[in-house]
Amino acid sequence: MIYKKRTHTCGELRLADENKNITLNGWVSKKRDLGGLLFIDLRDRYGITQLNIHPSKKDVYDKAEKLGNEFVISVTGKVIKRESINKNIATGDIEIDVDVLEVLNESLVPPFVIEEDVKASDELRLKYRYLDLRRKSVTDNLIVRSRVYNIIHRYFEKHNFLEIETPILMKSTPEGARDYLVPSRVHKGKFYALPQSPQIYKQILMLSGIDRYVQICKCFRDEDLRADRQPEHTQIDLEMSFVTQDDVFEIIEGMFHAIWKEIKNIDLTIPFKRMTYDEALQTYGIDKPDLRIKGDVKIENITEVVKGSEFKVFNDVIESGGMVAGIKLSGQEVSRKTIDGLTEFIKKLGFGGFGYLKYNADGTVQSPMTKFLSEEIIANIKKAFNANDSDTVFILSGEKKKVLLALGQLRLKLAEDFKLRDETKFEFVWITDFPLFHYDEEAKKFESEHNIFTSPKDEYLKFMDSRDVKEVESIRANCYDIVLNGFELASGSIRINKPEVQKKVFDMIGMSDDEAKMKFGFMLDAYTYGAPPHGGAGIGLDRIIAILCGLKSITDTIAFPKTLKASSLMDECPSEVSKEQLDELGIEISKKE
RNA sequence: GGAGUCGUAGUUCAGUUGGUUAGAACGCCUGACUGUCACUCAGGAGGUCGCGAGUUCGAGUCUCGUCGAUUCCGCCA
Repeated sequence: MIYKKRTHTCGELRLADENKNITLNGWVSKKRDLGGLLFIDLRDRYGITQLNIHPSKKDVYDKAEKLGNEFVISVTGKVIKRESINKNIATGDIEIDVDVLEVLNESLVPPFVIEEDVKASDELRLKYRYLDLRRKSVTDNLIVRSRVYNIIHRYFEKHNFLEIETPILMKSTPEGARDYLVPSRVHKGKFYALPQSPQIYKQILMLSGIDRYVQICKCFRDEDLRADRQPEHTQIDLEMSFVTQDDVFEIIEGMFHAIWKEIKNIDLTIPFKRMTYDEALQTYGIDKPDLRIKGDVKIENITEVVKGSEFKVFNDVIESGGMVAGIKLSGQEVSRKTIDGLTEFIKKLGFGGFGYLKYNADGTVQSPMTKFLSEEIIANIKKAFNANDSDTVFILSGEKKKVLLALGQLRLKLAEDFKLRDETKFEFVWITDFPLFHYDEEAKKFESEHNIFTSPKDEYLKFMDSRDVKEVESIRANCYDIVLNGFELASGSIRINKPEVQKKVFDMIGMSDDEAKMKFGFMLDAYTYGAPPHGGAGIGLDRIIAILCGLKSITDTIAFPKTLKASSLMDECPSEVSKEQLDELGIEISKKE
C-alpha cells in the first residue's frame, strides 16, 4: 500500500511550525460539521491535532464528509494559526489546512465512543481492549510501565546484576499457591507447572556463582482472584550472594529512588523507615501499615490502665489473658450516627461492639462506660492516649491478636471515613522480623509463614528443635516486606544455605526426608556443593505501576488483563481444544455431574 | 468453595403495587448550518428486557436454576 507517511505525530505541532507543509497519519476521533466548514480531530498515541477542511477544496471536502469515527487517514496540508485557540490541548494553537486526504482504512461504528471519560462498562472495554487502548489514559499507563522497565534494566545493569531468564515450564511443587499445569505430550500423564515465581532457579543461580541476578518475569498462580490480583502478574525478581539484609535493602531502595526520580521527579528519602512485624502489629494492627494517615492514630494497650476497674467486660478479658486497647481519633466530630456505623463495622469483625470515650471540648466526658470506670481511670486513659479535649478514643477488649487486627481495620475505616490520608505522600516502610512458622489449629501442625527456604534469625536457632507452640511461634525470620501506602509491594528473605538448618525446617512442618527428597532433591543436592550466603526479593511490578499512575486496580497497568474468573474477554480464553489435541496428550475430560 | 450486587436500544441508565404500544441521554442515519472543539437545530431508525424453567388471567418486575461481570470471605505473597 502506497500512502503519504507522516512527517509529524498528532501531538507535536506548535505555533512555531506555522506555514510548514506537513503530513499526519491517524484515527478520526471526532468530526464537527458546521456545514460548509468541517473540523476533524485526528488522534494518535501522541495527541490530537485539529484538521480544517475548507469547502473550497471540493474533492477533499467530499471525502471528509463521508469519514466516520475511527477511520484511519493520511492528510497533508499547511500548519496554520487558529482563529479561536483551544487551551485544553497541547496543539490547540494550530490546525492543519488540509490539501490532500487519503483514507487508509475504514472502521465500523465502534461499540463505545472512544473518549477520555469513557462510559462503557469494564466488561465491554475488555472485550474490545484494542479500542480501549486507543484512549490516552490507558496508553499513558503503558507508557509509564515501559519507562519503568527501562529504568530497572539500566539500574541493575549499573549495579552489576545479570539479567537471566529462567524457565516458564518447570517442576510442580505443591507448596504455596496452586500451580497452573501444562501437560507433556512426550511424557504422557506428566505435567509441567508455570512458575509461581522463579524462586528455586534464582537460588540455584546463586550456587552457580552468578552473584547478582535480576529478572522482570511473569509469575502464575491458579488461585481465586480479587480486584488487584491477576492470574499472571509481573515481578521484579532479584537475588544476591554474600549479602546481609541491609545490602538487599540498599539495592532495592536505590531502585525505588531511581524510579520515583525519573517518573515523578520526586527524591524519595532513603533509607526507608523500618519496623518489625511485632511493632507493626502492636501499633497499627496490620503487617502492612498505611503511614499516610494523619494524626496520632495508633493502637495503645491500656490493659494495665483499666486493671481494677468495676467493668466486668474488661475484668473478664484481663483474667483470661486478653487485652484492652484502643485508638484515638483527634479533633473530629463524632456523632451518634458515626458511632452506630462503626459499631456495625466492628460487629462484622466478630466483636459485640466497642467502648468509646469522647473528651468534649468543654471538659466533660461522654461514654457508655462512665458508670463502670472511675474518674481516675478515665483520666488515666486520656493520659495514656495523650488525648486532648475534642478527641475520641475507641476501645476494644478480647483476645490479643484479634483486638489488634480489629483496631487495625478500624484505623483504616476511620482514615477512610474522615479522609485522614495524605494522598500526596509515598510512605515506604520495611517490615522486618516476621515469624517463621505459625501453628495451624485445624491441621494440627506447624506451617511456614513465608517460603520454606527463609532462614531463621541466629538467636532463635535454639527453638528449631522445640515443638512448643509458644516457642516455635516466637522464632523470627530474616524475612522482610516493603510496604507503600498500605500495599505490600515486595517480599523477600535471606535464605537458608546450610543443609542441616533446611532439614530442621522440613522437620518442623512435618515433611519427611523422602518427601523432601522427592520434591526438592535436586535442590538439596545442589546445596551440598558449597552454597554461598544469599538473599533477595520479589517486587510486584503491576502494583508499582498502579501506584505511580494513581490507579486503584492493577488491571489498567496491563495491556491485556483477565477477569476475576481468569478469562480473557477479548480472545475468549480459556477455550476448549480439539479431541486430537487431547488425544496427543493422553488426556480425557471427565464429565460433570 | 461461600455471601452480596448487577445484567433492559450500539452504549450508559430509568422503568411505580405484577397491568395498555418498554422510555431518556449519548451514539448511529437523513437534512440544515462558515470558527467548532461535549458544535447547534429538525427529523428518523434501533429492543430475544442475559439464558431456561416456574407462579399468575397477565412477568422487564415475583420464585428457582443457569451463564457472565463485579465486591468481599475462604484461598493466595
